[in-house]
Amino acid sequence: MYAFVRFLEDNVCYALPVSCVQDFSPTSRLDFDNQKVYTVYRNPDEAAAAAEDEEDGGGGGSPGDWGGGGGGGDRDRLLLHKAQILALAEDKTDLENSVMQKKIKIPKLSLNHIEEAGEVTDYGEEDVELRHSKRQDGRKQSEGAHKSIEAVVARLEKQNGMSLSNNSSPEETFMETSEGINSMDDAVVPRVLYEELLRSYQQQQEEMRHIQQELERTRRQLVQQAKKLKEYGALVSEMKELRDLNRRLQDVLLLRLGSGPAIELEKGKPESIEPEPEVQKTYSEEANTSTYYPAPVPVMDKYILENGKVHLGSGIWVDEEKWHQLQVTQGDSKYTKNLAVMIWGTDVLKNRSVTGVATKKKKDAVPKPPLSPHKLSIVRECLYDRIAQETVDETEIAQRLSKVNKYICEKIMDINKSCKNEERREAKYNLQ
DNA sequence: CTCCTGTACAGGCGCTGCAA
DNA sequence: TTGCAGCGCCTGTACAGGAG
Repeated sequence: MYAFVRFLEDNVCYALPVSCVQDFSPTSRLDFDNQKVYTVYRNPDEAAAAAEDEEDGGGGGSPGDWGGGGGGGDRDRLLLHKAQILALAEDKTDLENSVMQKKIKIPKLSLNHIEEAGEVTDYGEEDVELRHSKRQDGRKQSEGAHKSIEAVVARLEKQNGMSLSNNSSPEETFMETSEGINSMDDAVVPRVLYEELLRSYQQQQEEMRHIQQELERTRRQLVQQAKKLKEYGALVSEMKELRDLNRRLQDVLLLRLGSGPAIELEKGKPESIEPEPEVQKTYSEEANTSTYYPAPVPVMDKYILENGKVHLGSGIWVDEEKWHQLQVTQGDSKYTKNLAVMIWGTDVLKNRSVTGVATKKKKDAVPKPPLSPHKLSIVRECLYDRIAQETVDETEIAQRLSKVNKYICEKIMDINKSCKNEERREAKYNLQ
C-alpha cells in the first residue's frame, strides 16, 4: 500500500510506502485521516533501517549511523517529518497517476493536530510551493514572478494557518484569507501583497492571451502556406505537361515541314528540314553543321545521337564527345559560351554580333551581321533544359536565360580580344 | 520627358597553366 | 617559386528603343 503525503515543513508531496508512516497500518484506501498530522520518513530505506533498529533493540547504533554515536533515537528525530496523508492506493504508479490527473484538494488540518505537530507548522518564508513531484526534482526553486507569489501565499498561509491550494485564483485567495487578516487586525501588508499578486496574475493572463493570439495567427499562416504549396505543385506539373506538349508540337511541325521535300528528309539532311531565317542565308556561316546524316536514333530524352553526333534540334548537330564535355561544364556562362563555339565556331563568332546592332560607342560604326536567331533559340533551349534540371523556379530560369545574349556577346568580345593580342604579337615579331 | 532595359564595348581583376 | 599569357568574369560607359 502507498500513501500520497504532503510534508508540512516544505509542502512537497511524495508517494511513499505506508511503512514510511510511523504507527500507521491502513486496512483500506480510505483508512486514513486527511486532517491528521502523521510522522513520516522521507525515504523508505530510512524507514526500513529504523524498523531493523527497533528489532535489534533500538539504542547503540552502528558505525554507519548518522550523528556519530548518537544512537537510533536521535537519528529518528532527524529523519522523521510531519506530514499530511492526502490519498492511499495499492500501487505506487496508480497513486501517482491518479494524483497527477486529479487535482487533490488539500484539507485544512485540524487545530488539535497542528498543536500536536508543534513547530512543524512554521512554514518557510519563500519556498512553500505545493509540488506534485518525485523526490529527485522536487526541490527545484521557481523564480521571478512565481517566487513573489509563493512568498505572498506563504505569508498569508502562515498568518491565517490555512492550507491553500495552488489552483485557486488570487481573488479566491484574498477572499479566503481576508477574514483571517481582519481578525488579526493586520490588513496593510497583506493588501499590498494581494495587489502585487493580483497584478502578477493579470499580467500572466494577458501574456497567455497574447500567446494564444500568436498561436492562432501562426496556425492561419500555416494553412495559407499549405494552400500555396498545393497550388505551386499544380503549377509545376502543369508547366511540365506544357513543356512536353510543346516539344511534341515542335517535332510534329518539323516533320510536317520536312514532309514536302520527302527525298531530302529521307536523305536525312537536317538543315533542309527547317526554314532558316533570311539573315542566315545572307551570312551562311553554318558550314560546320550542314553535314548529311541518316535517320536519327533517339537517345538522351530529347537529344538524338547518331554517328558520333548529337542532334540539338532544328537540324543542328554537334560532336558527341564535345557535347558530353559540355554537360559537365560548371556555370551558365561557360556552358553558353562553349555551346556557342560548338555551334558557330570562333571564326564565325568573331565577325558577328548577337543581334546585328552596330556599336554605339563609335558614330560611324558598321554593324556586324547578327547570329542566326534560330540557332540562338537552340542555345536558349539547351540552357533551359540544363537549368530545368537544377530548379523548377520559373523566375530563376527566366532570369538565367535572359543572360544568354550577354554571355555570347562576351564570348565574341573575348575572341576579338585574343585575336587583337595575337595580331599585336605578330606585328611585334615582324618588327623584330 | 524620364526611366528602364538591352546591347556593344573597353578596361581591369583574379585564376590557371606553363615555362624559366 | 616566380613571372607571364590566356581566359573568364565583372564593372562601367555609351547609346538606342520602348513603356509610362
